[in-house]
Amino acid sequence: MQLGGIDRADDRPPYRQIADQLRAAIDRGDLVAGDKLPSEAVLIEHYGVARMTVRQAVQELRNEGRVVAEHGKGTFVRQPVQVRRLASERFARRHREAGLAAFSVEAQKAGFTPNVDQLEIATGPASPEIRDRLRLADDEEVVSRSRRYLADGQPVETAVSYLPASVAAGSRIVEADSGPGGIYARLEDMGFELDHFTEEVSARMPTAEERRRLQLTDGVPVVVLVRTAYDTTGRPLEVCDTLKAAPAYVLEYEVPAR
Amino acid sequence: MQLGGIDRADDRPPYRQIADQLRAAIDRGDLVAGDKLPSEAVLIEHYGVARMTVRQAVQELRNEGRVVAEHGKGTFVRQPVQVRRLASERFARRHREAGLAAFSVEAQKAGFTPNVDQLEIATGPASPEIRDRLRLADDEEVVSRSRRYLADGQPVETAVSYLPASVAAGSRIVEADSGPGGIYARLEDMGFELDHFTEEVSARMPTAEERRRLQLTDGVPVVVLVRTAYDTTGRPLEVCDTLKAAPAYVLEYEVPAR
DNA sequence: GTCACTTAGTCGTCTAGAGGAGCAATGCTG
DNA sequence: CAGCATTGCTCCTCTAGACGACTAAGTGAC
Repeated sequence: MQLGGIDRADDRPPYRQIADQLRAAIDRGDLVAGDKLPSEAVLIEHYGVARMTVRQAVQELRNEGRVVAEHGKGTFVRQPVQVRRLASERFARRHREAGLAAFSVEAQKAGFTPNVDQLEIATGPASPEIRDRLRLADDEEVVSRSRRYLADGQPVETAVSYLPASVAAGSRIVEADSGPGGIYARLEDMGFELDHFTEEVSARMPTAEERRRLQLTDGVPVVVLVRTAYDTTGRPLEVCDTLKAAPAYVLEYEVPAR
Repeated sequence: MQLGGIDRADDRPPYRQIADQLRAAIDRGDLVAGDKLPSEAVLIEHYGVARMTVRQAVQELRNEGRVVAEHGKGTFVRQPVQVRRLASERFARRHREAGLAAFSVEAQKAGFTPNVDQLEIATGPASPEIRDRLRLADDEEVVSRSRRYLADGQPVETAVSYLPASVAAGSRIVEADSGPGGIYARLEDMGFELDHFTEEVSARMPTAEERRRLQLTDGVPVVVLVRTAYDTTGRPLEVCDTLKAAPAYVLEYEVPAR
């Protein structure tokens, strides 16, 4: 495993540099689920810092839920969150009523002044994770489209969508700046037959960057919504990851006929 | 504000005793949102411990999201999470398809062996919070019903329902041990006309007790589902708080007709 | 072979300091 | 009176140790 050193010129404190390097090692795949982190003694030796500094770095990763320490044994990379995936009794399968209303409509209903900013669109090679989720060939590129939703100027949600370049190509999807409803309408206009969606709801601690974008303070988790849209052949057309500030949303629904 | 001391006979380490006392002060209302915690220097003096011990205690509360430290100013009790409540574009309003399927049905579909344990039912005076949510008179009692759901022996969800004693009285609700579907069917049998539900989804860090019941490790948030059932006159008949381990649930739904 | 003991390695908790940086109020200077 | 410097309080970061408790592996006695 590759770990760098402490850069005294860096404005980040040493404990954060160490945490970032360990986190990067996990993200790179140098350390995978179940692997043991270097022990405190090894990290002290490697970085030339005191024990508390190393412990503070590891504590960061523990707070983020990425590693778990076991007394007398070591500190281990945790299984990714998808370990238990269980359909809930209350959300198993449902219809949409009237298509996908835009964020702005719902926000106005709730009495907020809605806004969207930080619209970014990029085309490039897919990360292994996205390639897997979209079932892409190794060399196929993806178009990513990220945006941030605000209510009364306060950021409440960020979302990023990925589409295979072959699906997005030639469309006006890159110009879309209204919620996901816009994308799906355009896909259908282009002849793609949307069949069903899957959504996975979970929660986790945000990264520093995510905390910044949603203007969250420390210690607050985010609700994560992972949506995939499939066509009638079962091919994924789009994946969309949404992060919501902790009080995420309110549902209201009728009692079903018996 | 009342703070005790360190009990060396206590098996909890000092930093945890301090954290518990600070947490209790917040829960009691001795410290409310916006209040400043005693400074590190004051806590060191009061408890007679070293600086790192006090910091470790406060760090616990920060990790739980209960307080926030501001450099140069102090550490402050945070606002409760319900600050922003915003309807989402994707969950605004929906129907149920076929009533409320029991946890066990969905769990079996997902390939798990379901189980329910720790069924507890109690009647007593309502907390101010529950009184407010059920719109009860000051002296009206509530029936609470808590249970824990397991999949393959692993706890995945806890839930606690509250009903006004007048609604629960004389019913067999206290015997109900099958998911909420059972309760709602019984309420309708008794002549109550359910009209609609609201659900609020959020996430937060669990308390130590919640972590124990769901067998979670540190650093993992829980998804919180707060549901209220209303009758046709708009009166709340039941509130139900559900905690789910972080990978909470998976949805699947058809594309709506256009 | 089994059991008990020892030992090395690990993380948990704590002490007693140090200097630094952000913040707010005070008091001084022009 | 306005602006600036000082001061005190706060939390942030780090050092260099200490002892304890837990785990797993090796060792020896029976």
